[in-house]
Amino acid sequence: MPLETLKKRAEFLRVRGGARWSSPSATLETRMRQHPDQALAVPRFGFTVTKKLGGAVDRNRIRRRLKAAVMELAAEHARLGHDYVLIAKPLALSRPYDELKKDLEVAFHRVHHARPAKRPRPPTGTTR
RNA sequence: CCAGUCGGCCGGACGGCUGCUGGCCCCGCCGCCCGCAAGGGUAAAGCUGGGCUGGAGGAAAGUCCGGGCUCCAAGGAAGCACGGUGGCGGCUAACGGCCGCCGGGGGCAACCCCAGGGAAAGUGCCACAGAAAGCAAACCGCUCUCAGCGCGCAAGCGUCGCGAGCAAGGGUGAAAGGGUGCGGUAAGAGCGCACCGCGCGCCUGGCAACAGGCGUGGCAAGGUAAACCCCACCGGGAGCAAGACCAAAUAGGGGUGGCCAGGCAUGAUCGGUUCGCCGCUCGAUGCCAGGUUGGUUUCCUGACCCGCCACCCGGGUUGGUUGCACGAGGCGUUGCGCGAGCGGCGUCCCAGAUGAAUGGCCGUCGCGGAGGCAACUCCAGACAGAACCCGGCUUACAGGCCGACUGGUAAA
Repeated sequence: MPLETLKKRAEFLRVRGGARWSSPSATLETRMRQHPDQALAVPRFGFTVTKKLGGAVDRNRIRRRLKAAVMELAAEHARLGHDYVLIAKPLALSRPYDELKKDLEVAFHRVHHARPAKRPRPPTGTTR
């Protein structure tokens, strides 16, 4: 199954308001989809690789490595109805692939369990 | 073999597991058609499974020139302004590119470099230094006449001053008004002569830039045009987020019409006719129906605003399709040309994403460096990522390959 990706700036901005956790390779953010009937939708991912990290060649490679790792991990760790955004760090280019995956596994775990402890937020996406 | 010059090329290879994307195809489901049925057919979009095949660069980069293509503007033009180009000839769709040649400069040479039109059209500028930087001028000087003084028997010599002549030497400068030499002179000076340079004229060669020769002038004409400027040639503007099309839903905009006065029957006119009738138009008679919609204004007719309905038009947003992959195309071969290139023939179809695919991980080998006799071990692997396409330029680049030529050295 092809990876569903975020395509609009507004979608990225919305996820920025959710839970986040930083690993050495990248920062992971997540937030539930807005409408209740999307609670069982397949998770979607967005990748942010800023120009600060290098030229087009390096940034392409970083994005592809992160994407490959996510595709391996998504089935087990990503939750339905969630959107995820990965913000790459410089280490994402040079870190051994196994460690990169471990970073993301930890990030998935932390970002799911940190949520209730943070500032109160409605458990499901509501429009209030 | 060493040193060097020029041109061309490559930019790791193979394999395994697992993905993305374009194209083509197959099986099945759903749909539609045929059929009583079994089954068959079809296929726009979609779903599941599968197969085959294509998928980053020499610079994809910088976005500096030139084109194609699209829209806009306009008179298919010309001019002005502005910008660009600048030896000559050629190549090209075009160019500020390329090729050949000319001129100047550099190198022993192969070869390299040049923004290389005009300074007697005009204007400006030429710092500092220097007397003087454009019109010729004279600081130290050089020469001569005369007068004074000193020395000397005298010829004369020295010195100072006035006047006249000169620009060789010194000095300043990036540059001081042709250079070198000889003659000449009081000293000098193109004043004269020779050679070189320069200007002008003619002749010869060349398409031309230009070169060579002859004659002549007698030096008159400094530099700067990446200073203004003059001359010649070129250029309309904006760009694929150009432009074209489709589909939705919501809100809103514009226009037109309506929110009533007519309808039916009989009759007549004209046209058609299958002679049954049908259609058009007209007024007469009869029958049926009716007096409008919120606000403002007005005595009323009416006017204006709003509302509702129908149709049409245009714009915005979102999504999709197209533009968009057959082209000044690649490869091979052949003819012409010194060459850039041009032509013929054969053959191939070769990335098309759009939060943006062309990958991720691993192994083996090869290349380069270091260590080691070796097996081997450890490092390193550049510059850099298509976005409408093409021709160039410029810039970046680890490492490597091929060819031609030059100067040495050695051997034959």
